[in-house]
Amino acid sequence: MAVYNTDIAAVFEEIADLLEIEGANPFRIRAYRNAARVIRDLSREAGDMIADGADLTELPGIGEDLAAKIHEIVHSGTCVMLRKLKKRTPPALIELLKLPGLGPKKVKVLYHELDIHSLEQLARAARDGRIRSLHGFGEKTEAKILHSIEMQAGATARFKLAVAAQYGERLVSYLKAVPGVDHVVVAGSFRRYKETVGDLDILVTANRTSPIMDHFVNYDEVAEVIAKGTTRATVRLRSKLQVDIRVVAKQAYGAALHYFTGSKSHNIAIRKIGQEMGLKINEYGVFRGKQRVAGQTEESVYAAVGLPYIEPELRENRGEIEAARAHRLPRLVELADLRGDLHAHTQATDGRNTLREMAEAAQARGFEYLAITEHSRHLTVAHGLTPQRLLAQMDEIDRLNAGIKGITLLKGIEVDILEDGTLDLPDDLLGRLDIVVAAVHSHFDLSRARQTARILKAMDHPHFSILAHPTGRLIEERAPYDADMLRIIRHARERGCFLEINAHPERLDLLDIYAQMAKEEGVLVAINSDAHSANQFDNLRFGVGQARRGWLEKSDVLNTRPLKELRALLARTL
DNA sequence: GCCGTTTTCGGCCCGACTGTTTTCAGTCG
Repeated sequence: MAVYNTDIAAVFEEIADLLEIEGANPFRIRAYRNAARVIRDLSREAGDMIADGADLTELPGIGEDLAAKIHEIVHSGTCVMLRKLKKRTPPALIELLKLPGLGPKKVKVLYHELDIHSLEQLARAARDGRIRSLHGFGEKTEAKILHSIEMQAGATARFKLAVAAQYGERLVSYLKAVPGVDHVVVAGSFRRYKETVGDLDILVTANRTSPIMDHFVNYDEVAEVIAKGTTRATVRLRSKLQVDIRVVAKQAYGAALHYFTGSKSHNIAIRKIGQEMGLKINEYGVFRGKQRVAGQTEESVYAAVGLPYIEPELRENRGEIEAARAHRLPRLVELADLRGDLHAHTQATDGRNTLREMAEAAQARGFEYLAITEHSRHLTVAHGLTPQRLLAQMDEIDRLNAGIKGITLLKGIEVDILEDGTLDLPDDLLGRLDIVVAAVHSHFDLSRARQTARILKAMDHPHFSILAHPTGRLIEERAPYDADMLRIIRHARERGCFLEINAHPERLDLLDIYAQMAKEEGVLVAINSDAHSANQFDNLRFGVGQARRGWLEKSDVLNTRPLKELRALLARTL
């Protein structure tokens, strides 16, 4: 049984949860959580690193002890320490810890005083009024617990970035209209373009007399006010999306934006550096003693600790601070760098718009080229193209190209990679196209070895251009199929082909860590919309965000190239 | 449990809000 980084991280998280309930040293607990995050964010499997003889203690936050535990988990799937912990403390208590309002101290009291170790028992005790009599608890706490349990029953998972964007942008324009308000910006994981966000963190600068907080809690989408103070408030919208707002003075804007953007581990690392320099960094500024030395802008915060500005998408404490210090930060790709889109559909298959409408929409965005890549015949649900229908579309593209100025349509296909690794259309036909985007749309459950071999074989096809949505995952809905991404990326380099970041909000695939891996291995990535209608080119911003999270620069992205260069790259003559 | 231009012990980021207290602990972000 292979043990993946997510498995190792899960073991460490569980250890941290149980230690927390036991009341262990908080810094020890933090060490486990930190290790879980470091392992989860690795671009290589720890198991492979061990097989290669790598020294895991070179990873940040991993010392002798944790390295040994990683070895143990890789070999056995678990570790002795976790088993012992589970014997002492019922793992079901972790469920209670996840309830908002319940932390380790309260869970411990509930367990020891009332012998509660399940959500069900907790709900019953709350209904019976047995909780309010415990020391440190009261009626409100009891009611809150019951409420939390009920909320969790109908809980929504994290929100996809594009969905959160809709709620966030509407709320921002509402808040901007409030008197006395200056800046309104959505910070948090949203600003870092994380593929999903747990809540929205909105930062506002306003003068003291602004009625911002009252306006905020009276926003018509607000279903529940969870907390409300003078500088901070939390609400839940009808969509169940939680929104935090924080109001600061103008001179603290940069410090607050930095603080509120996170990530948490990035902020901790920055504050540590400040601390070593005798500075205190909080959301109000950077201070030496009582004196504010920076904080008006984010740049000033970084400058105070001797660093250049770090883009939000990089702030995950995955090496960006070290890179900043060494002046090796990437100059991240921007939406405006894209010269075209290499993956789009029309009415001919499962798209909504005509060829001409798609071309005109792309042209209106200033694109130099657009590849039309319909599904192939195997994907019957999408009315995939047969060779005859593809030939007809190729003729139509020729006619359109002759009559339209300023944009070039490329003849392409999103061809199915069949179970045996062959492509779903005849070779000679594929050879007549400008671009062949290939994708796995079936047999997701093959073994790792077979799935990897299937994709590698497809890449061996002489006309293969781009591997579309390379891991096949759908965010929060379908796990990636099991395949060896490092081998696939290295094979792409050998074969002169490319990988896609599919910008569709449900995909965002490649994932950031694999985009970074592709960059490190020297494989260009295409940022494609996979548009099924003319307005879906808007989604490219999310693909660019994912690319930026993967440290990609303009030069790492295939479709930043002018058409002539693109054609040469596709033809493998460059 | 990790880590080190105050190195092998003693630190480890920082502040707001809530509820239960009667001056503050717990929780959260």
